[in-house]
Amino acid sequence: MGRHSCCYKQKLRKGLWSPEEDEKLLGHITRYGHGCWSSVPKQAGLQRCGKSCRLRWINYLRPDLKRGTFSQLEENLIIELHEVLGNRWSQIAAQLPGRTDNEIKNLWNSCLKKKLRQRGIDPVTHKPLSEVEDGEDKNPAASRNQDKASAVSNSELNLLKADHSEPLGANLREKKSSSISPRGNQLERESTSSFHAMNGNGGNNLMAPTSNRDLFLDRFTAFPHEGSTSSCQPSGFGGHFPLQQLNYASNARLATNSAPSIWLSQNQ
DNA sequence: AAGCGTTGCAACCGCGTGCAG
DNA sequence: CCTGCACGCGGTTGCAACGCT
Repeated sequence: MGRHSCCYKQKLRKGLWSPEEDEKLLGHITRYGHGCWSSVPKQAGLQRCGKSCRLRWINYLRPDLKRGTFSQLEENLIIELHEVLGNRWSQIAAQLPGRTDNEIKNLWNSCLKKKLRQRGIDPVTHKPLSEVEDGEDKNPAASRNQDKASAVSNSELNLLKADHSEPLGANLREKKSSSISPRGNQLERESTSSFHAMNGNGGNNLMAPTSNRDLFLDRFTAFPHEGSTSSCQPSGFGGHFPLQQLNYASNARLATNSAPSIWLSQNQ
């Protein structure tokens, strides 16, 4: 492993950020904004590359970050969005105010994947594991996911909007000792999910080449979601996914034996 | 108490994309 | 059109904390 290409010339620090570095970066961006990231470290007096500064800001220092454990509602939403979007973490993060793509990705890899498997759901296809094992997905281009678009309900998003009102950017350095460790009791999380018995039957959402899903994705990605990690602006919810617009895809698919329903029932 | 395996988070890496020159 | 730069994204790694024996 080498340094970033942008770091070859100087001897730049790597690894964990010290509180002093955090302070410098936070102070600089608070005062001047980040502007061009490559010039931030110099201006802020940091021995880091711009890329590293950007990442630190986005994933840790941004004042609009929520931090803390993911609520059941958020987890449900991530699962649903993943079913639709696959590993497009930044787009998933755009629907979860105050959460970063990195955070969501970590949650998925460390926690949600496991949960789904325990519930007999393949985390890649979101189909029942038995089905995936049996057929090894005989129908990879299945368009069953075509209407997953409507799987994420507005009510869920609205709940999240409300959820976003919790204090942001609590003392960052307390993080390790305080809150977000998923080793903590997820059981005590609220179970107020608005999870709905829908979602069809999983479907190989990741592979379907030309389907309504693509149409959905096109639409999805066309929306300017300022919640994306690229923004240093505090994110409101204005740019989040207007899911109601996706109902074009909804139809008889709302079968009840869907993976998410299984997930929900076991979760309760 | 110590050792060791596991878990989860923070950060890094490399690639793709967009854009200005 | 080509090139170089900056940014954004997803995958992966490193390491500290935790849990078990």
